[in-house]
Amino acid sequence: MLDQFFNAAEAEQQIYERWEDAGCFKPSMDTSAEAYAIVIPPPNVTGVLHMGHALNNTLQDILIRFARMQGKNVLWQAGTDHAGIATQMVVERQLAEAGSNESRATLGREAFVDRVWQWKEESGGKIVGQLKRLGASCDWSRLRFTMGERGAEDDQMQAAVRKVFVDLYNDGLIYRDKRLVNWDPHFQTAISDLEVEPKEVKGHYWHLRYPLADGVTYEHPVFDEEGEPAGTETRDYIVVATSRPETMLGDTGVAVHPDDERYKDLVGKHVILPIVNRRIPIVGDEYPDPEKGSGAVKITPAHDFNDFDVGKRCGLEVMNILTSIAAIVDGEEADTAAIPADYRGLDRFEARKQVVAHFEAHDLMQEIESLKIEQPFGDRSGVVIEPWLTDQWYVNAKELAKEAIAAVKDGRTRFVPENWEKTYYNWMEDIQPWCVSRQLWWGHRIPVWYGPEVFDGELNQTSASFGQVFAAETEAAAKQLALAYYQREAPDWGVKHIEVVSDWNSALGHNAFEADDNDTIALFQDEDVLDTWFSSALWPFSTLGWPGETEELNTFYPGAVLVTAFDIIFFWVARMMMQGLQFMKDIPFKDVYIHALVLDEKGQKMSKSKGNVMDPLDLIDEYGADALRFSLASQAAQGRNIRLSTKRIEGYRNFTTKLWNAAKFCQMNECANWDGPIDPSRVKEPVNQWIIGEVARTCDAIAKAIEGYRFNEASDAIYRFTWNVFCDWYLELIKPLLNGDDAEPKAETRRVAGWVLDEILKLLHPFMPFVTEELWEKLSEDGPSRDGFLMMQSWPSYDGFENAAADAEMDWVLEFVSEIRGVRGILNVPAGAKPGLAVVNGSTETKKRLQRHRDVLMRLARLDSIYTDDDVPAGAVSVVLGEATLALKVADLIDRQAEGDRLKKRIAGLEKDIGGIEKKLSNEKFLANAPPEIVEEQHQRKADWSAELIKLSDAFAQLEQL
RNA sequence: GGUCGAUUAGCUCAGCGGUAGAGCACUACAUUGACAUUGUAGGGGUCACUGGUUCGAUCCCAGUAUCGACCACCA
Repeated sequence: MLDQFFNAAEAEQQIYERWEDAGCFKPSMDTSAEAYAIVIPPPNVTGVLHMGHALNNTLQDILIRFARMQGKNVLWQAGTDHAGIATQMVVERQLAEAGSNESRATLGREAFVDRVWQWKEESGGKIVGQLKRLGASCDWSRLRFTMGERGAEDDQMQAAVRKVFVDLYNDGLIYRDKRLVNWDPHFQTAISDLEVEPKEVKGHYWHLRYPLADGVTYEHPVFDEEGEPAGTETRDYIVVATSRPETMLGDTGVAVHPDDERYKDLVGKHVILPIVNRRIPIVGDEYPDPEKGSGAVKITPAHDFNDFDVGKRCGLEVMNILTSIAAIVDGEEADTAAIPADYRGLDRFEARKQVVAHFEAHDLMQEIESLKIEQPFGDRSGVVIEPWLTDQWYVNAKELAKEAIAAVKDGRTRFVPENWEKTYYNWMEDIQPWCVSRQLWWGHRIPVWYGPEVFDGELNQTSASFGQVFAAETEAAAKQLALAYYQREAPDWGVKHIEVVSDWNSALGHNAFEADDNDTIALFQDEDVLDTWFSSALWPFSTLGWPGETEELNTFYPGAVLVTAFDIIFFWVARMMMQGLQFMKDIPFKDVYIHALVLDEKGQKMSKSKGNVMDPLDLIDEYGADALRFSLASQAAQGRNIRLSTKRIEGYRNFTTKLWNAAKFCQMNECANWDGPIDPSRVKEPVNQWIIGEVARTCDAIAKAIEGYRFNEASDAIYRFTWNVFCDWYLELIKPLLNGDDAEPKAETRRVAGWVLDEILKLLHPFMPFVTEELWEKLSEDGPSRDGFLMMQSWPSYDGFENAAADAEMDWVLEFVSEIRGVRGILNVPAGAKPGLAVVNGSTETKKRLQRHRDVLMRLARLDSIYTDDDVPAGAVSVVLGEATLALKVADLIDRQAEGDRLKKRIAGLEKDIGGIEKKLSNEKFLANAPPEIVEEQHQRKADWSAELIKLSDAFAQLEQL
């Protein structure tokens, strides 16, 4: 016998292990079956499961389990992501916290990367274990990692990344460029636009006076207190505003709009830049907006994206004044910029204070404005990002985007919900070059080796130029390329060997070529690694064995659907589209289902700093994985975020208990279906015929909803059927049959009830895999053993299982009971009281139904007797059911006042409704334009309501006479 | 500034061109009955506002207001 409750904590782990041991998660590789594949959005390998993962993987698991039960050849490709910056950050922090003297710098690259691998191995299994606790039925035997395997020669995942890079390079779609990047001074790496988070912070605009050179002055308009023009004043300076005053050290010009009357004549003149005392030009450019600020803009081409463009147009110098940690430069660059000694090496914020102080001290500060300003922050480091001029590798995203846009436009890939397509287009159509190099150590090293450049057969030794690029998938291939190159381009050198050295400095020494006997050229590999998303972009095919040609690749590419949240449409989805189309010549997935974000109860994003994080594992411990999953699925309506509350999860935990107890009831009553499929045409009892049809309808609704990614509708359908139809009605309705002595209906009912329970387990399984599997197994203990796991059962299909006559009859029974219960409630008839009931004016059909369901009606409506009569007995309470009046004989039990109120209220309601319909039916336009079935419906409704009105009015009149 | 979304019961949210729904909360009643992690019943809504289309609008369209998200910009 089943226990009182489902013990999730005990059962879940065991069940999961049995599934996995039995190989249930592996694809059938049945070639006759339709292939269905989903690649998991790989979580950070060292991360922990959060609510977003829980939702994301619950939805995928529902799709996967559903497809598996449908007999498809199903692969849920599992894997984890190396998460470059995030993981490197964690390990660096660990080193710092360990308190030893070790740091990234002291360890050096190799040892540090080793540490990260070590950390990956220690913690990398954790998230996988957590996904298992959620019930995710991924094929773990195919687990992949974006970085491949540690130290493995010829690792396929790494080979995929290198091949993509090299192929794109050879096609001119990857190139090296010197331009401003978003520089993260904390990690000392470039980051992509997407990794920059603009945040509003308190700041200032400092309005600075730059003195005009050569004694120039101009007339600047002034305004009085009311803002009215009040003539002009003569100025020997020009005012510019900035939120980053320290950048003035790198100013190489001041721009004004060429049509700006105030400054027109100043174009071509110069200012003397304070502090550094450099003479810089005033230029005319369209960029400054005369309406904003003073209308004059300081131009710092090396440290501002807009200024960079202005500088380019106006031929201004680009003068770098910041180091990689965003301190003011020292040495050669500082000399060039004429930076005074007391600024050199200063942190940017210290320098800011000092600059401000200088301006104030020298009467050069026009105004300090305090306001909120938007500043760019690194999403991982949390420090202010500086635009910085560096050499980086870029992917020509614009070119790759063309096909990726086309694939969505022509419907090869479809977004669900559709409106995300627009977001995708908006971004794709204005896509910027993708900076893919990162100055990190943890990641795929860029497969590029540099050698000395050759000009006219001569080695270019000026500034030690190593501009010759050899992009190759292996070091050996790079060497080959280089050898061929130098022998071809510089035959005089007599190069015979290529050597790879660790860095630029060693290469410089090797390639000195001072002695004629040097026949070796040294190359060194690019120090940088690739953006994590570069490898993630290949995920749909790299995980399946590409660049090899594998059976899995042939079978499972493209995938059926990608399930993800909108926040990585740009990071990931768009890039998978681009790379998939480029390298597989086909879309990576047919559908992209974009689900909601999971927020806390108040609609806030969960974050550690807010302290409102809900840990899915805690919730699983408390309520069971099934309850959490169901809660997430039931709220996964398209286009809205999920506010998660424990109340709701608790409710679905109760649902598992309800199901469990229903199963226990079936077990106690020997309700089981050991005889396989049921033949509805041989089922005789209306209640059984009806419930079979309800199962069929529910199954259909669930399947349609899942196929349309309407998870909330699907979970709703199975919930309602299980609780409100099966438990609340069916089990109550069959109790008399089960307790009765009539052998044949009893046997039929036992079998049908058992069958329905089995079907519920199947239909519910994708949502609540654990409790359903547990029940499937526990219930099997009483009978012949069943054919394997529930999760491997076929998704049911019911054709011709519905029975309209049974439905009509049972609807009548349900309404009968509901009406009587309702009137009892309103009139406060004590639950223990069992009045008699007269059925007046019942048709033959009604009388038959009364006969068949007498026991059930008396039981559920709590009646003492049911009989037919010609008139409503005096003092009885009338309820209208179809053509009949149900007269509850409760005269001495009820509150007459309450009954009068009830009737009045109902009568008034009916009169109002009938009035509305009459108005409609007298409207000729309605009759002319509305579809006939609607008109007919209105007529029918009017007739029904009018009949009821008459009966209730009679009843009211009678009550008054008493 | 651009784009997208939201506004429905006390709360959280579904839904829909033809009688307004769920869960939770609330109220009353029930207790050794599969289940109190329960059952039965009930109260509660001008579907943000203003126009338009329509025989009919909570639903479609336009506008307004409020809230939110994303993108861009910010001297």
